[in-house]
Amino acid sequence: MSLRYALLGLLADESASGYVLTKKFEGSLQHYAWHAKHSQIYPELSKLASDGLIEVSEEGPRGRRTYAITDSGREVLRGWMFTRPDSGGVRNEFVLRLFLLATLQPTDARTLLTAYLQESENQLDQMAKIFEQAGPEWESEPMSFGHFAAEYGRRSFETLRDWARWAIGEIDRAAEKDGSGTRDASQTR
Amino acid sequence: MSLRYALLGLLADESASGYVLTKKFEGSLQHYAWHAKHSQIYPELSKLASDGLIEVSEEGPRGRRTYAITDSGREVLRGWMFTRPDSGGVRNEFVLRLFLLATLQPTDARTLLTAYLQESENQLDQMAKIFEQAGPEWESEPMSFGHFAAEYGRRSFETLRDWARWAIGEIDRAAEKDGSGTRDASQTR
DNA sequence: TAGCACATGTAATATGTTACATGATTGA
DNA sequence: TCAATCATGTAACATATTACATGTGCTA
Repeated sequence: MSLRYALLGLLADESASGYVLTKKFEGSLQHYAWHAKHSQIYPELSKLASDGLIEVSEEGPRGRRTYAITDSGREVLRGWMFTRPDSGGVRNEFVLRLFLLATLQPTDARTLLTAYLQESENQLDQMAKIFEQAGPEWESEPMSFGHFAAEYGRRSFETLRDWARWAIGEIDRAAEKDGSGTRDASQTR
Repeated sequence: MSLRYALLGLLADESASGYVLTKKFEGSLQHYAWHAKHSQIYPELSKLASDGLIEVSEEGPRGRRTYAITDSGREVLRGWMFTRPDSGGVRNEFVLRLFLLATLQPTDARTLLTAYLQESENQLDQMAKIFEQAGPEWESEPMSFGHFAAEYGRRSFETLRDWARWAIGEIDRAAEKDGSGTRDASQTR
């Protein structure tokens, strides 16, 4: 049911075609929030339109239909935003993997954590570029669409990076204590 | 497809019945990683068993079947852990809502952010209790199952709390600048 | 003019939710 | 003994993925 509100929310920010919305779901920011394929998006747009929450605002070449949110749609979106999110529905494969790290041998866990650390650093570099480009715009319009989300994303990656460093430290600390070959084996990687 | 590995991972930590696994998916830590209902869990356990990745290790009263992971299952789990997670599949309703905050009026956004701030502080209090209870155990066995996950959860809530404070500040800063009634209206809440 | 990106649609399959269904054990 | 919790199963429905399908407009 959230796909409906995800689409409504994106259209509340700016009008777009199904194609453009599909691209947004593939793009970097939407990566952390929601995801859908075009085969799901197009039928849902039809439903939203027949419910009067969005409407075709422009027809372009190649059969392109640009949708805009209606007043009624904006109201429905606002209503949903003020309902209590049911936090019971999280499904995050990456976090699942973090949970399951503890089922691995310490050397294996350390290898993976090192990869995650590297990955989070790469992502932070990427984010830095986004902030550099959008910075001036976000300075003048502080509540613009991407800004809040990007800042949340940046902080989340920092958290992941710091946590990975801490976890690696924990593994090394444990290895030092028991004095087995684990530490040496893991540190040669 | 991840449910399979979620179950395998939980069983790698300790043997459990379908009922116990269902409870784990409803529990606090699993809230942030994965979620499933018993109607999905029982059939998947049957499949895992017929694939030889888990086996019934004990039969108890009321038809209880406790499953244990097999060597083969442990291998499959490890293999999955080392595959690259496809980060394209995130679906997190809460983060979606954070994204869509910017579609609201500043006063509405501020109201919601204040609620999120409160919620994150409550969650951190809860986490503090978990750490208090499990602390001694985690001190002696640093890589135990819940520890890594709990620490990640704690840090994530801190990040949310700090981000919410920052976002509220941004809204207030914008309101001060334009000098309209927005600030007063929002600050009376 | 050929290849690529734009642009949409739908059918078959897989995954996940809600609702219906049944029965056993335990503790008040 | 009765209510709650333990314990599992499955059918109907909703949601999401993969694969198949078709055609347009731009640009090199």
